[in-house]
Amino acid sequence: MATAKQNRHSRTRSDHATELTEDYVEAIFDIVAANGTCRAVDLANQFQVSHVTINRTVGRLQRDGYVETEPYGPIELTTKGTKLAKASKERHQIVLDFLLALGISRSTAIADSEGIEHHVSPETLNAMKEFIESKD
Amino acid sequence: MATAKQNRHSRTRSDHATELTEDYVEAIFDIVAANGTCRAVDLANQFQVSHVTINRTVGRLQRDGYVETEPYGPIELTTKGTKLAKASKERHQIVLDFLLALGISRSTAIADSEGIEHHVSPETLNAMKEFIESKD
DNA sequence: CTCTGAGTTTAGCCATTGCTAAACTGACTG
DNA sequence: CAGTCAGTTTAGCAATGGCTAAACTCAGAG
Repeated sequence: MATAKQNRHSRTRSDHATELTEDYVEAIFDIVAANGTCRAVDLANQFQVSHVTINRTVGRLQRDGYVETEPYGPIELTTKGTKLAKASKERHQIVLDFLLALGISRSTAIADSEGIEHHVSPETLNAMKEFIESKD
Repeated sequence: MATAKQNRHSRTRSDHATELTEDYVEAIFDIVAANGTCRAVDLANQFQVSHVTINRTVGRLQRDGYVETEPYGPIELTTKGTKLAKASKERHQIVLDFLLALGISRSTAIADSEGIEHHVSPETLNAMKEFIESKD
C-alpha cells in the first residue's frame, strides 16, 4: 500500500530562508534600538559569521524589500521589515515565556526558543499564551 | 556599547543539514516498516521532491554512514541510521503528544511537531514528557 | 530473446549560505 | 593634506538542496 503519509515535510524547503530573514530583521531591530544605528559589523558579531556573508545576506534582504541601505552606509529596516521584526519578536517572546512557565531553565529556554519560534502556528502560539496566563 | 547579546544563532548553520538527515532516516524507517523495503521513489513521494534530489541526498546519507544502498537497489538504514531514526521518532512523538495535551488540534499538532522536533533540548523534552504524564 | 516501461543514475543548471583574499572608502591623526 | 586603519565591497571558491533532460538498468511481456 505504499506510503499512506503524504506531503507535510514540504515546509522545510523555502522555510529556511524565512527563518534567516526573521532572525536578521529581529537582530537589526534590536541593534538599532540599542545603538541607534546598525552596521554590517554589528550583525557579524551577533551571528558569528563573516562580514562578507552579512553583506550578501543584507543584499538579499534589500532585494526582498526588508531593509534599506546604501554603500558604506548603515542598515535600516523598511516598514515591511519593521513589521516582520515586531511580529517575530512577539512570537519569540511568547515562546520564551512559555518555556519558562513550563519550568525550563532560563539558558535552555533562550536557546530552544530561538529554534522553535519559527515553527509555531498561530493556533499553537495562542495556546502558549493561554498557558502563560493561567500561570500568573 | 555595541551589541550586548552574543552568539546564540550559531546553531542555525549546520543544523539544517541535521534536520534533513533526521527527516530522511525517520521516513526511511517508516517506509521500511510499512513496505518491507524502501526505494528512492517512495522517498520522492514522501517529501514531494524530485527523485534526483532524493538520489543525491541519499548519497550524502550514505557518505555520512546513515544508510547502505547499492546502485538500483533498495535503501537500508545502518545501525547508526536506525539509532538516529528511533531517537528522532521518539522525540517527534513526545512533541506531538505534548502539543495534543496542550489542546492543539490534531492537524496543527502534526504540522507543528514536524518543525519543532528538531529544536527541543533534552531538558525541554523532559518537561514535555512530565507535562503529558500530568495530564493522564 | 527482444522490447518496453518503471525506476535510477548522470549531466548540468540555479540559488543560498558559508568562507578567504584582495581591493576600495572614508574618516580621523599627525 | 598625507597616511593609516577600521569597515565595506568585490571576486572567487565550496557544499547543500532544489530542478529538468537525457541516458541507463533491469524485470516482466510478448
